[in-house]
Amino acid sequence: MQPEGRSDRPVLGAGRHLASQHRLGDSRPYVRVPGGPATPGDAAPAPATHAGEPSRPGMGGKAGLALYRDRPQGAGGHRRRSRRRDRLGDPSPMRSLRRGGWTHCLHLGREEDGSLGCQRQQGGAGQGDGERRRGRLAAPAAGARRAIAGSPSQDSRNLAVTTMKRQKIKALLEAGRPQDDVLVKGWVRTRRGSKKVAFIELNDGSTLDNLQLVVDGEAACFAQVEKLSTGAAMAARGRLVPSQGRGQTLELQVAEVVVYGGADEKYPLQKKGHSLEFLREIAHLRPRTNTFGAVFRLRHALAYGIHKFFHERGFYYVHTPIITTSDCEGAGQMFQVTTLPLASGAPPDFAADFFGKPAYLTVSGQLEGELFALALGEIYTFGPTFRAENSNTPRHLAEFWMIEPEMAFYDLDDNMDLAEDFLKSIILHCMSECPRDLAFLNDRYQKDLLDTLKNVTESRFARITYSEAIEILGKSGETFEFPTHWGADLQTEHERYLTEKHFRRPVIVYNYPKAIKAFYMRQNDDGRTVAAMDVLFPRIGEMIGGSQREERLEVLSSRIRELGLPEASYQWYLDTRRFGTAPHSGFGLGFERTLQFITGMGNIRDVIPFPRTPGSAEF
RNA sequence: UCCUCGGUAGCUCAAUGGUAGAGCAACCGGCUGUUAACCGGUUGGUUGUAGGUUCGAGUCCUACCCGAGGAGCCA
Repeated sequence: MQPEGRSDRPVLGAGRHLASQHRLGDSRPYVRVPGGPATPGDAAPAPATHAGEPSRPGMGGKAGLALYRDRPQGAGGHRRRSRRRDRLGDPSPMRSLRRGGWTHCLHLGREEDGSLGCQRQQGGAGQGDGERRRGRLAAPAAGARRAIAGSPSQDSRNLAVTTMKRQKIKALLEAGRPQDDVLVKGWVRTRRGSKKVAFIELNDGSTLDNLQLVVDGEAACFAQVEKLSTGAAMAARGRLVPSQGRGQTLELQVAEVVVYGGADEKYPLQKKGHSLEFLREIAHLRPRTNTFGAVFRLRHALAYGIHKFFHERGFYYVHTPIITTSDCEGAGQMFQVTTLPLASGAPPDFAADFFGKPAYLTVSGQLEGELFALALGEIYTFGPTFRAENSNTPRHLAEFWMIEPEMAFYDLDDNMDLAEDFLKSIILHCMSECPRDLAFLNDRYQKDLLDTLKNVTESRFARITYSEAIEILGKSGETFEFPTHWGADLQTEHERYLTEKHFRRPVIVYNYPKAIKAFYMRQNDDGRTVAAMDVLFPRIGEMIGGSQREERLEVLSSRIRELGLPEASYQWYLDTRRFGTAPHSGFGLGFERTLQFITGMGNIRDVIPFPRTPGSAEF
């Protein structure tokens, strides 16, 4: 990344993407922000970064004290917090650290040479001899030794390690019983020890917990182990036995070792805490930390729980388009997709563009979802969504994932019932699938996380009309920055008062003024409200927004005209109201925001693998 | 986009306008069924960038870049 290349770029990162593609003669569609044309001068080459050579731009402390107040990371933070806790008489942080075994990183920094990969047999522990044949024990030829580090084929010629079935650490620890001959593969979190014995914490990603490997100083593979450092990938074979030490129930007495790839002193993850801001800069390596391992296992559990919920209720998963030519989605500023040349200076001729008209990345699959709901009955979408808004907050991404169920013959009450069942179900799914990860996040980031999740799943969500909400807020005695009055949208501070102070649980607000809601929402008989509903969560704010849809052709058409929307663009949508229209409802759920709530992570950029935000689309 | 705070060693942070330091990491050595292992030693800096004020700038001023928090937009 060339620093000077960053100075003149457009507000959003799309321009760089464009220009670099252009330079490569790539004719694939690219994306830009309407009204923000990029020029080739905006180009900056993609960072020459890969797993082996992490770039570390812009080093320097980024942490604010506020971060540490809630989520300690980093040695300094731990010390400060510990001191503070000592004053408060709470010694728990250090205890939880030890219990959690939270080795984010850990370093080991040795030059890797041929000897590191030299396959030797251990003779100390005595197990596995019967399986070892003399030929397989032979030392590799000198040439093979030099290439050993990246040469699994070498291993396959010499070790039983690669012929056995590998077992996952999660399965071994959950089984909880000793086994004679076990093969595990993973990454070294930390190594410690002496000349007499070495200990390795091995993590294979299957679970938060590490497996402790024990290598006796007399073992033949001890020399290999001595050179292992944090971050190295390895296989270990041996006997799983009850641990002699405290801190774990089982450990692996290692007989054989294969080192797949070392990690030298440049490996950025150290044996100390790192700030979330720093880890964001090395997003290609952060999944190797406890925190991000937990977050992304939970991300999977949440996605699976969502599919499971809908599948079990007979909903069909519909893949709505990512590229759209309807500029009528109305949910926000869109990224434009085009193959037109950028730097011509002439007004764009969209008739000559790839799709023959302006095209964009979708901001919502709802309208298309409605088409399928009015055919298959109950459907949902689950896919990426793009908003080209210059939002710089811990709750916004330019690329995020959204779930949008749409149901024929559901009224607003049905819709609210489904939303509540849905949220409780997917949270419960995560709690049952990832108890270890949630316990870790609870200890480390948000002490009341598990209580909060439990509270949500066990409480009945409050349901109030918008008018009632305004009344409650007016009587609250609170002084809000934005005074409330009927007709104004609820501000963040209002939502938080309702969920965190007044009700202390999730709140569904429904029947909003029609002026502040979208055109497709069903008008109520009072003439001034629509059948909209928002599910508000403590801390997060709006988790779900939905409505019963306007199914009456005349009402919908006149609303479109009233708002000055391009009626011609909606003909395919209006056809559903012309032919066999039916009452139907749906809602949208931000996947990352849900995950934020479940993990307790304060910043949405830490619950998506590679966050895209204004000015930032690395990796 | 607006407001506020910040950017000093690999990381986390110190440093009245006057010789840039510490802890951790790394490296060398020692010791230990260890577990954020421990003990001793060593190395490590264009103080975000560019200007300016000053005898002298990490510190003061201006612009820009980057990060965080709050707001708006929203999911």
